[in-house]
Amino acid sequence: MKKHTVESCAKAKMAIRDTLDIVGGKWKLVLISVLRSGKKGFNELSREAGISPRILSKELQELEMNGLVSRKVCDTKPVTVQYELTPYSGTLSEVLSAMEKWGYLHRNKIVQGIE
Amino acid sequence: MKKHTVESCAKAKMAIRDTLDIVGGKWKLVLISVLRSGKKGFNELSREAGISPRILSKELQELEMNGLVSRKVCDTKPVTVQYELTPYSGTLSEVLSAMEKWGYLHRNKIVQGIE
DNA sequence: GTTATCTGTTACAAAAAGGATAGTACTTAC
DNA sequence: GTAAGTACTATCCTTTTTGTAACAGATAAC
Repeated sequence: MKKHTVESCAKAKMAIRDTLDIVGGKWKLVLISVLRSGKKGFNELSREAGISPRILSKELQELEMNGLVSRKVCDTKPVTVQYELTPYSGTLSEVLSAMEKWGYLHRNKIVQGIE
Repeated sequence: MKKHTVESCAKAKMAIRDTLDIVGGKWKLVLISVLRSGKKGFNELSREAGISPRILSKELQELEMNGLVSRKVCDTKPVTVQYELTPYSGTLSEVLSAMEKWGYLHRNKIVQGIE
């Protein structure tokens, strides 16, 4: 277990805010989670994540800007674009798996509370 | 490493959304992080987190509703209230530490990119 | 009684986020 | 040339979130 002093707490606060600045919001982590099953096209992502094109476009730009997702234009019949996780995005895997685990845990807690 | 099939991905997506529903947003995780250094009063929290009373009140209610924070009214001269993390909030420690770690990591990456 | 502290709430405003719908540009298929 | 598929963008609007400022109730100090 870690000690929680006033100073370490201020640092922790800042670090958490930094993280939220990059992957906070409704979609970023969901998109990354979806992309973990492999590279995907724009419409494909839109369908799988259930996100409108406008928002998707904005979110992908931000993710790309922060080096978490790469965008590759393919020279196909109708031009397609492949979005893919970057190696750097792998540094988020602990965050993702912790949140997934907690999501399961909490849902189970809620469900059991109802039954 | 975990496999990422289409089905496991849908589950993961849902779990992450569940988590975001509870601790998403600008303040929840920051408040929990601040409270890790011990129980605190309302104004104290407001100052330390840099959050206005209106928002703080709302956030604390939601955290309490979800069993992450407990509220105890103390019979002091001016009535004071102690907010404290519940044992259940401990289940979030992995999420918190993962996000803290990533915040540090990413900040270092950015800083080095500038220098 | 005025001021101060603590815990909030209320009213108002501003900003950010998100969503719906349609349209652009390009190409292929019919 | 019409439709369909890809990848967006533009416009408009609603909802959510956040912030500011002031105020209220209770108690104590001066």
